[in-house]
Amino acid sequence: MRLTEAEWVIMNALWEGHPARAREIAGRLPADVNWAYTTIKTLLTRLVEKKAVQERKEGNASVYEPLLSRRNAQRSALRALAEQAFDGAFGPLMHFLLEQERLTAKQRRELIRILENNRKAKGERK
Amino acid sequence: MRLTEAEWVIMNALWEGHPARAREIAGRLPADVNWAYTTIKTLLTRLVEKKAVQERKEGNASVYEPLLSRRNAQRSALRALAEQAFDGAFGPLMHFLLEQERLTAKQRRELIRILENNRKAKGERK
DNA sequence: TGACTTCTTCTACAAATGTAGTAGAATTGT
DNA sequence: ACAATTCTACTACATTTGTAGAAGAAGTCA
Repeated sequence: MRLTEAEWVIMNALWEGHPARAREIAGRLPADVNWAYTTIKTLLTRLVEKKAVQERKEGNASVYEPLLSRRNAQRSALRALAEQAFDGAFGPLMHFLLEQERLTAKQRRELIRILENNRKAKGERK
Repeated sequence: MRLTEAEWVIMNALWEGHPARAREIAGRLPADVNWAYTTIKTLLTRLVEKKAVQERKEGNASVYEPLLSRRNAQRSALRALAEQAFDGAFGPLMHFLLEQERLTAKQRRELIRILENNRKAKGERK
């Protein structure tokens, strides 16, 4: 599932809490996003069309619920990026991230911990 | 610098070897990309307009050279993704990657090594 | 029950993107 | 020198994306 930039903004707000109606979503958008209410509605309609969101009527108004989970959206986005910019593999992507990005000592320890756990989970011995 | 999907395809081919002329780039595109020669030219022109590529004349023909490095393009793409899908931080992104993606033991060791080095580079003591 | 307020559904429209065709200039092979 | 090939510069056009306005249906409050 492929989301556009504007759609990500809406989805992020929706994932924050749902079901939610357009008005609530509007209230959760980042401060620098000043969209007309109808813009939000348009985006929601498009998301419903592409089955990323489910719409349900409650009286006259619509209530929205994500069908696409954040994790899945993130996964797709990462796959697409790896595909397009890192020879289709996650290895180089992670490699790049770990080398390039400045991490705090704490973050680094945390990542190492994850890697170690990950290793144990796979039943690999020390 | 923001590249579109089609532009990434062109840039990937250009980064592979340059300077290069349109015809060479055409020859390096992934097998599943069957663009008309003029499509490639159009894309190259757009890339020149947005200063991601430099064009130089050699006789009648054009020779292209990247102005935007692959690393920088990758970095921008990752930043944009982190921004849009991971609360603007790399931490969660890496976390997600490390947790989600299946790595081979070798890859894991390699990543741990990078993390450790990284730590040393920062002059952090054990 | 009328005046607001709030929603919904449609329609609109410019800019960005993907993808190419045309026509004419330059190069090349014979 | 001419035909065939190859390039370039323009133009074109359908889709997708970002962003919203208009008009009418519903709900709400005095």
